[in-house]
This record gives sequence, structure tokens and C-alpha cells, in this order.
Amino acid sequence: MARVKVPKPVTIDFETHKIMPRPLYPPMPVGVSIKYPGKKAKYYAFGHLEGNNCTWSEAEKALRDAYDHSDGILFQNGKFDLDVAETHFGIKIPEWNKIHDTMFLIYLHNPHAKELGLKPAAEELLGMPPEEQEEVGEWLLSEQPIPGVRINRGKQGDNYFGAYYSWAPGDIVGRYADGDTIRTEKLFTLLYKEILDRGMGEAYDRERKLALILLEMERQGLAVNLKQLRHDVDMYTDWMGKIESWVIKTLKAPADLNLNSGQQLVEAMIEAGKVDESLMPRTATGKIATNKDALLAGVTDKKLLGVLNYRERLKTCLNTFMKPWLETAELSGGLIYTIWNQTRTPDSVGTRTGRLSSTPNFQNIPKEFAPIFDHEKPGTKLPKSPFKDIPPLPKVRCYVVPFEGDVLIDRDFSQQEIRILAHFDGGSMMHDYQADPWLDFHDVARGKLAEQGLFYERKPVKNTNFGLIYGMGVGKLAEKNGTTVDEAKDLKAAILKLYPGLKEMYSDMRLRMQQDLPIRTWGGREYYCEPAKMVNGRLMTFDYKMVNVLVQGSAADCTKESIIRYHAAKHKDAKIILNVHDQITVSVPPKLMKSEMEVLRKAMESVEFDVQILSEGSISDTNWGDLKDYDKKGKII
DNA sequence: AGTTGCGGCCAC
DNA sequence: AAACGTGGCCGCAACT
Repeated sequence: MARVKVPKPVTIDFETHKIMPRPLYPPMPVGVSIKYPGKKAKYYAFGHLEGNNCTWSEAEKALRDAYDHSDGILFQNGKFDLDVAETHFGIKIPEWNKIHDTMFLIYLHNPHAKELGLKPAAEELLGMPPEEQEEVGEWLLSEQPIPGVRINRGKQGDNYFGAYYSWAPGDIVGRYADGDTIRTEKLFTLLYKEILDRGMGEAYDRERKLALILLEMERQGLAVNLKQLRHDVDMYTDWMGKIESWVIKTLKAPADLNLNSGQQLVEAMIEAGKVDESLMPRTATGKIATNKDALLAGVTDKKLLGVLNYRERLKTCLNTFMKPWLETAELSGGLIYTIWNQTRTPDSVGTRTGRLSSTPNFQNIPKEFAPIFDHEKPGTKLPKSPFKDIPPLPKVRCYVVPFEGDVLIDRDFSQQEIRILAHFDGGSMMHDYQADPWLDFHDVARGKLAEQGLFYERKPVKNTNFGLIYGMGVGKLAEKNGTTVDEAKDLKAAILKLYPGLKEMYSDMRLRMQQDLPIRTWGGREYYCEPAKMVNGRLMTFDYKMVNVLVQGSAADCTKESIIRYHAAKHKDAKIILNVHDQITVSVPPKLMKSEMEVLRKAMESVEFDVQILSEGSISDTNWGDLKDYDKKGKII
């Protein structure tokens, strides 16, 4: 094995005023700890109320020198510090290869770790407890330096002491900040070597490159149709009120009945004789369930059922998406500033598999709703709406629009996870795709089963295929397919027989678990099996999850790689605005629409698997909810 | 008063 | 033999 040369970058960590959302982000710095390799950390305090030791420009000079260091610069979550330095000091963000980040190393070291923060990692790997933080906290809690603010120990409240380090004296905060740069440097020295020794250097570099692209996206934001959003929030909020009054009247319930409380609602419905309690399923903790299926089973008044169904969905649209979007868009004249998590992060957000996640959440926006009332789909047995003019549920994606004068281009990977499964299958599944890159795997599997006299609909075959990726058991599969467990077992076995490579994968995972050997994703990241644990008095092992980790993790690598390649090749006026797992959305001037679509296609399809990765495009000159097919199965429409 | 877990919604 | 994966976030209810 080649000896790994560990670089010796300068470590930098800002302390700032309270962190607020953009456009007020990034916050003003009050000090910065800078640690050169082999030297003591130095805290430049310039913005504290007391205990400062330098001027703003002296700190700036020290920062510029650090940025010029030949081995580059090192951060814990550099996306924050780089933004602070560029925004407030005008210090340009260097090329990706000059920037190191322990956050990615900690994640790559063990994506399953309970905590992924600098301090827990330092405590576990270096044996360094976080004592300096205690010191700052003690000072703030006992001094309470801010008039009208009661600083507390909480972690989520507004007045958490962590938000007020700028109010503590520079020398005390300095010990804390220096403690962090010392930890960061030590962890880097330890983990960089380990990560490269384990063959994860490319994966580390991929995260370093992506971080700068995500920062660019965060700063640019994405546009919403503010006027429409304002109007619709008002309108639907009114409807929520009307609906609640109707429900309370129908149930003859007291005016203060809280419909958001499942238990209150169930009680009121029983009281009013609108529900057959014996038909309603229970939750894991034994309470009467109030989800869609439970209500469907137990509510005897179908009109009431429809209204409750509508209300629950509208509540999700309004509270999770529309109202928060409106609130932030009002601050910025129509922009939403998203925070992108590229790995599982110290705040316990982000994915362990490496897929992106974001706040606000753009990963689970409703697409389309099934009709609820009969006026939406005449001729069905749906209940009548008690309101004659109730609007359809909002199409939430429609509020996302291209930038002024732009259009949207959008591409989805075609069956990304299935293709990647075929890549790892390495046998007949892979060969099928190589023979016909646009094949529909579910149909092909179904056809092969039919040749053996086993006739299935597409749906159960598709469910079983996804079940294989997700590690689904035959019990859940049977439920999903509406069959007996034995039938589900037979179908699963039949598909595994068609593709012996898949069967081998599963036995290989079992061996890996037993021998404590990792899997490696396409992007070179290692995952060990999660440790076994006792569940219901039985030792449960998690080898069944490893195929999912392999496939989903590799899909994440694939998407990240394609974003990086597209970003490197794109026109400067094209702006990446969203990534939803297997989908990339870009805002471009109309005259670039065709050319950027092709650049994006090439970037996405250039990622090297043994099965050709393919994609399909759509466009819109209005909004994200109104995308029209541009190319399908390789042919422009 | 703040935290945590549950149950609910949704996506890929 | 059996185990459906990855998430965000809202609101309630029970806990400290």
C-alpha cells in the first residue's frame, strides 16, 4: 500500500453572533481561532464586548495569510466559515483542493455513528472531553449579560447559550475556540490517513467538491411565486377554518375540540356515533389509530371521512410547506434559502447513505393527490363534498418558479436504483440491461416469469423488486401485494431464481456481517454492518439492510458525481436550484434551454457503471409543478 | 419550560 | 426464519 502523505493545513474556526437564516446569514464574526501545524492555536478576538486582543484588520491579515498556506486550510464544516470569511472579510473561497473538512472525514469514518459532531468524535477517538464549552456556558448562565434575554441550558430554545458566545469575554471564548481548532487538527491528522488507507480518498474529494456547489446554491436561493403563494395561504387558511367549524357542528362537539389531536377526534366521533370503534386498528402503543387507513376502516359517515381526509392533507401542505415558505420568502422578496445537508451531520440531520437532504425539505413535496370528493372524479363512489365550492388541494410544487426571465430544465435518472442493483448483480440482470439499455426491468422480470407459467401483474413484481432493494421481508411484501405470506415468498424466490446474482449478493452480505467486512459503494465509501441488537428478546442482525445501503449509497454517489460534472460543464448563466434524490433541476435563460439540457444529460449519463446510466428530461417556462416531457427513452419529443 | 417520543403526513 | 430502506417536520402528549 502506498504511504499516505498527510497534508498539514492551517485550521480555522470562527465564533460569530447568533446565527440567523438568510438573508441575515452568515452572521458577523467576533473572533477566529487560527492554528498552524506544530504551533499553538491563537484566538483573534475583535468583536467581543470585552477581552478583545486585536483589531478587525489584524484578524483579516491573519486570515489572509492562513488562506495562502501551501497545504491549504482546514475546517469543521467549512461551508459556514468559508461563507463568513468571504461575506464579511471579502476573502475569496479557494479551489476545492485547498480546503479540508473534518466533518466529511468523521462521516466517512463511520456513517452509522450515533453522533457525528467534532466534540463527540474528539472524545471518542482522541479522548478529549469538551470542557472549554462548559466554561463559556457557565459564564453566560451566571452573568446573564443580555438585558431582556434569559440565557438557558436548553438545546433547541431561542435562548440556548450556544447562540450567545459573542457576549462572553474574548479570552474565555478563545479557550473554547482554540480547543475546537486543536480537536479539528488532531482529528484530521488521524482520520485523513485512515480514510485514504481505506481507499476513500476519492469519496472525500467528491464531498469537498460538492460542498462548494451546495454553498453556491444556498447563497443563490430559489424563486417562488410570492403573489400566488400569499393569496393561496390566505385562501386555504380560510378553508381550514370553515372545515373545522363544519366538523365540530357535524359531531355536535364543543367549540374547542382540537382536531389536531387524534385522541380528541376519535372520542368525539365515538360520542357522535360516526365511527365503529371495533373496526379501527391500534397503534404500536395500543391507542386507536387515526391515520388515513384507520379512518377508512372505522368511520361510518363517508362525507365526514372525506372532509377529514381533505383536512389532514391540506394541513400538511400548509404547515410543512406553504406557510414556512411564505414566511421566509417575505423576508427576501420571493426567495427561499435552502440549507443542504450533504452527509449525515453533527446536528443529526442529513442521510447516513449519503443522499442529500435539505431544510426546508424539498425531498417530500406532494406531487398529486388522489381525488377525495365525487365532483373531482364523477362516476366514482366517492362521497359528496358538503361545500359546493371547495378548491382542489394545492399543487405545492407550482409555487417554485424559475428565476426572472428563465425557464426550468429538469432531468431524472431512469430507474437509477434498479440499474445500480443490476451493476452489482453482475450477472443476468446486468446482461439484460447491457443488451437493451432502456428495458423496463419490472416488465422483463414479469415476462420471464410468464415463460415459466407464472403469471403476475406488473404491480406485485415491481413491489418485489423494490422490496429486494429495501430489504423488505415477506410479511410486508404480502401486505403490499395483498397476498398470503406464502405467495409473497414464492414470488420473491422466483425472482431471485431469475437473477442468481442477486441471491448471491444477499448471501455475500451475510458473510460480510459475520466476518466484519465492509461493503463498498460505487463512490468508494465503506460501510460495515450495523451491530446486532436485542429486539423483543431476540438478537436481531442487520445484514438484510446492506444491499439497501450499497444500492442507495451508490445512487447517492452517482447523483453527487453528476452534479459535480454538470457544474463543471454548465454555462455560467445556468443555475442548479434543486436536487431531489434522482432528479436535478436547473433554471436557465430560454436560449440556453436545449444546449443546457444536453450538457446536463451528458453529465448525468457519464457516470461509469457496468450498466449504462440513463436519464429523461422535462421543461417548464412556468413552474416546477408543471414540467412537460422533453425527452423520453432517449428520444426528444 | 424544555425535551423526547409518538403518530401523522409526504417524497424517492 | 425473519427483518421494507433513506429522510423532514408538524402537533400532541408525556416526561423531566
